[in-house]
Amino acid sequence: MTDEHAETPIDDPLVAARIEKYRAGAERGGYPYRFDRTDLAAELHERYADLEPGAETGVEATVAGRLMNVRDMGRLAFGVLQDVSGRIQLFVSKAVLGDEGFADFLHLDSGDWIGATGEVIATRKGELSVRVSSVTLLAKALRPLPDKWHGLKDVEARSRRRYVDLMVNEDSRAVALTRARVISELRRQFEDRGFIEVETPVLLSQATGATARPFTTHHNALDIDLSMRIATELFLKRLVVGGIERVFEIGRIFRNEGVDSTHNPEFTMLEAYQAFADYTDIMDLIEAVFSAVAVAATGSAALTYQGRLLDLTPPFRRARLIDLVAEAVGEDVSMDTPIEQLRALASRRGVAVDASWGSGRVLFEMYEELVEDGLWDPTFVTDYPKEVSPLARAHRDDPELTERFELVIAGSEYANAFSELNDPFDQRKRFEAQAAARAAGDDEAHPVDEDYLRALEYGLPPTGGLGIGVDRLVMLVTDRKHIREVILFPTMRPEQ
RNA sequence: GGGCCGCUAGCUCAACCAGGCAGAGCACUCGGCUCUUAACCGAGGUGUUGUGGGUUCGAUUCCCACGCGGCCCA
Repeated sequence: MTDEHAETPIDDPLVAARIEKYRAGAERGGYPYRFDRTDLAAELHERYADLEPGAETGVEATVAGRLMNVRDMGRLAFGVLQDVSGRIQLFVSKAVLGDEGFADFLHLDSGDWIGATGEVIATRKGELSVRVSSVTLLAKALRPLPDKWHGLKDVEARSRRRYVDLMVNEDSRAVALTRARVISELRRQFEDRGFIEVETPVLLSQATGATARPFTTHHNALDIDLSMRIATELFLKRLVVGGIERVFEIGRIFRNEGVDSTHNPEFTMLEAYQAFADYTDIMDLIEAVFSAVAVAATGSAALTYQGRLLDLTPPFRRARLIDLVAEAVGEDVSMDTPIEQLRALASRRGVAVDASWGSGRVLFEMYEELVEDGLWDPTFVTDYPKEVSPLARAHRDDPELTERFELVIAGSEYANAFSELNDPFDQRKRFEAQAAARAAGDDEAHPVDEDYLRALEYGLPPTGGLGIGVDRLVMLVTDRKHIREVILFPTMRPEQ
């Protein structure tokens, strides 16, 4: 065949036959550049829900979509047309279309994009249909659809060829649409509260604001190495310094780390900062936002996740991290517990501790190892040790702790928030402690951000801030247990 | 990074354990059928068995390496 189609697998007889039809169509006048549709499938189903079997409406409709299936009865055929809203049956009869028109319809292949016009009717069996009087082939599908019953199941193929997954697996379409609803609702929740949406840089000379390894790249014209952001935190707080008192960003974050059921190297985070608020205000805010998102996505704040009831109706449980650890180990612990005693307790419970860690880090690790997995109902885990919270403000009642919380649902973290550290002197000390950890070999410790310190020196008002993992939130409301199911094109090694 | 598992027709899967002509359903082609809903009935061809090597008279099957993916662990 010609070089023009060298990349298509014309050795495959299924494809070769379709290419022939494609060329015949091209020679017969080509394919349209646009098409006027009057109705979506779902709109017709809604409007004519009560049509009696055999009823004729006298109303003409023009629909368009992908032809998914044809059932040929001889002088009558039924087609299934799928558009973005759903499916509608095409009632195709030789009596209406004539011999040639009917033959042309049967000449179509499943997968083709078509437009069809005709009267809206209900068949004798009661199926709402368009009784087709004219058909237009809008675009030819050269490749066959997967099995009409089993669809495309292979996880790798579904991820790599999401377009095929979307056309044949209704679940995948539903997740994609729900994700859009979640993000839309998140945006609405924050906008309605007066938050201003901004965009901050992805390319940075130094990635800060979280404990993570960045991707690095190079800017040729400037001849400088750049990192991709691992958080938006410090830029958003600079904007609060600048006077944007309520600010948020929904943006892609990049972390150069492994891929597993809850981690993709690029993922979506929402961060928001509210001047004059503390972390208890942020808890109230998160409760309202999470329940609203659940309702927007599923119709109810009470969900089923992985077969188990999960109620996101406020208020959520609030529990101090230290109290949860004490409960788990069966004895009182606090920041005053001697470090040797904490280490002994940790190792007795199988929690590995590093000699360089202080009490705060040991308690934090014990929480992560012994407590977090077991928290099913939404829980604000509060008052994290200062040692593991370099950007959170010291707790007003205990200088060894911070006013920080994480929201844990079904054993995983969904949000991280604090009363923001706004004291430039304290912030510098925290950065220096991080720098020391970095020097000691912790390459995920935060670097010192001098410009951020300079911003704090102009004055950050008392501020509450939060970060929400959007992908995980979508997983929660769509009942998916793998992040790749909620990311349309998850990160994968190249094929071949 | 480690362990285990998978990769066979366009899709969903057999055959592999114990080596002997690579199969089924859907899709596709042809024929039949004016009310189907995964339509049905009859007939027909599906192929670099992920890639490369080894053992063997003979490899989808056994062995090795590699690639891609999955699950679990770190």
